[in-house]
Order: sequence, then structure tokens, then C-alpha cells
Amino acid sequence: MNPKKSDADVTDLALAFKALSNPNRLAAYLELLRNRGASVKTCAMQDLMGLLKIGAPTLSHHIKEMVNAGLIEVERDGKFIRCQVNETTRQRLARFFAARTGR
Amino acid sequence: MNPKKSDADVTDLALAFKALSNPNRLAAYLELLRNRGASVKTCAMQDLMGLLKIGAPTLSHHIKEMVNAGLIEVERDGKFIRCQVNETTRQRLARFFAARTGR
DNA sequence: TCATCAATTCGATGATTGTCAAACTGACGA
DNA sequence: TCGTCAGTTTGACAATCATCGAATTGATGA
Repeated sequence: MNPKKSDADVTDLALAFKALSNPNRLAAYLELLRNRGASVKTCAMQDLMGLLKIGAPTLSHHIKEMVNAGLIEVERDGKFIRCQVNETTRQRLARFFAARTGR
Repeated sequence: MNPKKSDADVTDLALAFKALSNPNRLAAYLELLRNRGASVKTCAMQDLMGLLKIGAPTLSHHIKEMVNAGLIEVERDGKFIRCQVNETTRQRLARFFAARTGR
């Protein structure tokens, strides 16, 4: 009955790292990182399926997990989906590994 | 038979993230991050066992996995071990999440 | 309306993981 | 030398995971 306030943070971070621990998910996330800021940030499932030699059901599952971990955001566009990196989480992760000078 | 040069990187990163995906390992790593640069960077297994409600065999296993993932380094000191963050990997992970401005 | 296409859901399966208790190793101090 | 203490190894087991094929949903265009 005594969850320190940092426990939630650790749990969240662990979830994000778990999502990145699978090579296929990591490759997908990396692709989205690369597309970040590009004008054409279209990443439908099919784009990612080109990279990863896995079936659609599996990729769909992976995407859901990355959304759930707060790593990416998904937008519907008719038949398609559009994925992009969640900037808030990205920055949080960057801060986690940053040198703790001062703080 | 065509592993692109970036494949090894992705595999390595995935290994590091997998190591951080377990809440207990993540908490241990976080503790080592905090101790980074402190003059007394002593982190023996017992120090970590105070934080994590797990047994010695489990922690030993986790430490081995973090070493294997390149996240930390372990030094022997008689009966004790001394753990610390692997700076090279830490920086690599920081760069991974850094905004890709220019590069 | 109907066939097609992108994506999702479901159910199953083999593989990996986290944890423990018990036994072991090696260093230390009495 | 012997008991103790820090950490490791081993073997086991339940839980979680990655992936697949099959069936489903919902949008699109003919």
C-alpha cells in the first residue's frame, strides 16, 4: 500500500522498453523515427510490412502494443492507418538516458 | 544472407531494451544511473536487493543479463561485486532517442 | 450491390521469461 | 581449519510472448 510516486514512472518506462525489445517492433519504430518531420509522414501498415517479414496480424498486434506503450500514435484514414512517433514519450526516453548533470 | 550493416545495431539495441523491459532490472539500472559519478559508486548485489523484493538468484540472473546487453559493467571485489553503468551504451541509447536534426 | 482490399480479432502453438528453492563456489575472519 | 557470508549455478514451473492461419470488419470503387 505504499507505491512511491516514482513507481508509476518506472512501470511506464518498462512498458515502453518492452515494446522496443522486439526486433520487429524496434525496426518499425526506427522507421517511424526516420520519417519524423518528413512532410510525407505516411506510414501505413503496408509500408512497415515491406521492412518486416511478418504477417499483417502480427504487425497489427505489434502496432497496438506500441500504441499501448505510448511510443506511437495511430490515425485512421479510410481503409488505411497512419502511424507516427509520440513526441512526448520520445523526449521522456531521451531524458532518461541523458547524463544526470545537476538534476 | 544479406544482413544490412544496420541489422547488428538493431539487434544490439533490441537486446538492451529487452534488458530494461523488466521492472526490476529497470529499477536496478535506474539506481546505477543515479549513482553514476558519485564518488562512492558502490553497488553490490545487496544494495540492489534492498530496493527490489526478489531473491539473490534472481538478481544475479538479472545482473548477468544486463551485462550481456552491454548496459552495465561488473567488477569483482573479494566477496562482493561492484556494478556500474556502461557509459558507451548509455550514450548510444541517448542518441537513439535524440531528435534526428540534420543527421 | 458486390468484390476487393487494409486492417483487426480470434484461437492456437512453440518459445522465452521471471522467479524460486536447493545446491554450489570462493573469499573472509575467527 | 572451519563456519559464514556474497554471489552463482541448476532445475523446475507458471506466465507471457511472437507468430501464424482463418475468420471478420469496414471502407472503396466498379
